[in-house]
Amino acid sequence: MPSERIAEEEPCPVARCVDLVGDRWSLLIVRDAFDGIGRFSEFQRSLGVARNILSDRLRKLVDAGILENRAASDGSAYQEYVLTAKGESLFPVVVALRQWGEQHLFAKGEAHSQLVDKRSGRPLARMAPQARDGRVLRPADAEVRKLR
Amino acid sequence: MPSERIAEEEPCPVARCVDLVGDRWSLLIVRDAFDGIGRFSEFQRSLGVARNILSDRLRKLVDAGILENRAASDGSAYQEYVLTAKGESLFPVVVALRQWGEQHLFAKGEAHSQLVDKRSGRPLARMAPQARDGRVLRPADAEVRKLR
DNA sequence: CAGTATCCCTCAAGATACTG
DNA sequence: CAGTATCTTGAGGGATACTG
Repeated sequence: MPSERIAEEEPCPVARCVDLVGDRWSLLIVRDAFDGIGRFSEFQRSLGVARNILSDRLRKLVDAGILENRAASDGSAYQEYVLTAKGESLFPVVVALRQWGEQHLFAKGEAHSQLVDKRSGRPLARMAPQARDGRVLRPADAEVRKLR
Repeated sequence: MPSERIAEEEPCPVARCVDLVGDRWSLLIVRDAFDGIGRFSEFQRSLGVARNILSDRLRKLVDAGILENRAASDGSAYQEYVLTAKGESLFPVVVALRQWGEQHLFAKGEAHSQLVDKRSGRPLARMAPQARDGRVLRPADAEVRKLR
């Protein structure tokens, strides 16, 4: 009854997401992939996850079209996992999670890494979902009755 | 090895989020709360989750300061769960997940509910995380090396 | 190095009965 | 109605040994 059936029948996009990447590791693998990590052992060392689990998650992420298996960019005869376009479009999700975590899950003054703009060098701490017209989206603005 | 220790020691905001709401139900409960759901049995019917699990998740979300237990707004002598400010600030996360799911987890033409602007009545399908200057944020723009 | 194959175990989740 | 208590199951995850 797990993932596959739910994911196919579930009419709520949020629920499908949770079903797909809502486990302890998948999203952290994606985060690491954004971070430039691509090799099996790099993920393993970074996350401290068991190899069989990592193997399984990587396969599922590849099956889902989020990661892709390519020949390594360095000469190293091995493969590496890179984000597909679909995977890269998870960026807003990771950023949103990250910002919420920064604001609400750390004590005042407690250290966490920074997300900075590559060009300007300025921190991107204030990003927020905005509507196309540039207006910042807040709960009260939306028809939350339709959020599911 | 579980939640509490990890959440306290984990230096990555994303990881702390995953640890806190990265299970099958918590985020869907939050989604339902945005949706106006507040009563125990409403959550239960909406999600189809077992009562003991729902009870546990609601308590954890309250403990985390995401939900709050109030006297019901109708006269009904019972309580209801409402999002705190901290909980409401999860809105961007839910929206980001929702949009990614809409775009990548549904077949062309497959139905899913709409998120519409309450004022204009227009769909808010194009929301995207933007930097403060209004520029839409894309992976290449950010120092992804610092995403973790 | 990059996995696969096994074994094991805990805990999340479900089902059901019960209570104020 | 809004939970709690209890029992059971199975999947998720960890450890370790093995392989091309």
